[in-house]
Amino acid sequence: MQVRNSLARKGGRRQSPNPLPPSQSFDMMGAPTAFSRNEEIFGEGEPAEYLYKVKAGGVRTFNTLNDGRRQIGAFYLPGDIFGLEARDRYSVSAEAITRSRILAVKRTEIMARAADDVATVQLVLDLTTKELQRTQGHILLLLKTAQERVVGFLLELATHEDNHDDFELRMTRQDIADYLGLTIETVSRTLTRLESVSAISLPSSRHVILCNRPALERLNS
Amino acid sequence: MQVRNSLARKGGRRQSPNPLPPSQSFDMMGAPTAFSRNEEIFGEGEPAEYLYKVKAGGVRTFNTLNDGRRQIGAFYLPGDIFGLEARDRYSVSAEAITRSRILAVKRTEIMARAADDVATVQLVLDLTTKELQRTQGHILLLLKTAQERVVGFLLELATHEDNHDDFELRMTRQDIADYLGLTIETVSRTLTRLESVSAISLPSSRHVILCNRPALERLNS
DNA sequence: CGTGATCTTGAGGGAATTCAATGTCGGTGG
DNA sequence: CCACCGACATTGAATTCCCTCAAGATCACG
Repeated sequence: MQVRNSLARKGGRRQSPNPLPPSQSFDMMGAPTAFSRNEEIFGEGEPAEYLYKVKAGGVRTFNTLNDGRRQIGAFYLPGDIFGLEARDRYSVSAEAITRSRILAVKRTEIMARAADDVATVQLVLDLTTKELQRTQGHILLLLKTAQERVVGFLLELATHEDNHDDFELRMTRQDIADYLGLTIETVSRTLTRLESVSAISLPSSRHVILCNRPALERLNS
Repeated sequence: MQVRNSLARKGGRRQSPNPLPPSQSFDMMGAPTAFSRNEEIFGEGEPAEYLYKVKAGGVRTFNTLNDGRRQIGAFYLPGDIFGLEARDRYSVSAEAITRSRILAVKRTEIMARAADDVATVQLVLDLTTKELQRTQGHILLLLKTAQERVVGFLLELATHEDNHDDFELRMTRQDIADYLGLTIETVSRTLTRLESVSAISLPSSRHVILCNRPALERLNS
């Protein structure tokens, strides 16, 4: 069990002195907070006080099942927003996967503004809808074979990277395994096999090069 | 391949002569349309013109993977709303699992109203959030063993039934298998095993009685 | 250079699938 | 009425894919 150390407990965000104008993006509110690798941002079951935006680094959200297994629900990379909740408590935990800078916005502020500002609700709705799409895609991923899951994961990652075919994995094999519902051994073996058929190249364990897109697309179900 | 026969093609809903007052529920708009067993309500990729509410019967939404496998995303029972979409096209197909009566509401109407009515956006946001919760639960279900999935499914169904421990399955073994990411054989075997340990009773293949809740809860991970 | 964390590789086992056959049920027409 | 039919469900045997357990290999870091 790791020390719980949420942003709230770290002192939280300063509230803006004046309410912000409607339909403004979250970007300019407050300064990002720094989180170190594996540091907890919030824990499952805690009051959902903030909405977060990744400015740098990366975040994983996950559930811990009662048999100890961990299911990662999503990875959030720079630009992504996380912490959306239906209820007043977080249904997942969130941790930084690398040293990260993360912006927090008080949920009460947003919700208060949403109460009479259509644009704000629309914004939240938009975020929720995107999250829903992501989740549905995740379900489809979990039905496939190990190889298809890994390939699908790599292709999904690639769309978030600047250089679409050559990038560093920000997460461990364990993270990937917990996201895909596999074991680290299976993830490792699958990557090795993908390299052996020249679909990808692994200069180092975290450095992936997709060298044969068509082959990957073909393997992706 | 089955004949495509969406509601739109069946003539669609009459538009209300006057826009409805804000924050009104969807219930009173128009009359429900009847669908027969296995009839398509809309198809993946079609323009998302309507939002639907089940008045009677049941609906499945699903994706067809390119290798022919089918993943059922959700079952909707009376009172449930489906057809929520991020984009302007449906990302899933929907079919009636039994003879059903289904209410349709034009999406453009809702969205137009949402443009300046907070309550309407809030309502859509609420529905989307619920859907997101459901989807997240579905992911957790897919990580478990076959037995845990089946038990989880039964317990989930039970919460939607009037008589919580004695109900008819509205869907086939194939539907259940496609929802749980299993085969029909595994579903069948698992149900048989659950009966053999007296956790459930199966007077007929569609009639389930949960006779030992504590045992089921224990088996549910 | 040593240490721990992470990753890879191998061997064996188990859970779910695949393939195949049989059983059950509801409807339909003789 | 009942025999037949097709759809749906169950059961068994063999196989496959992934997991578990175990041993090394590699890497980062003090």
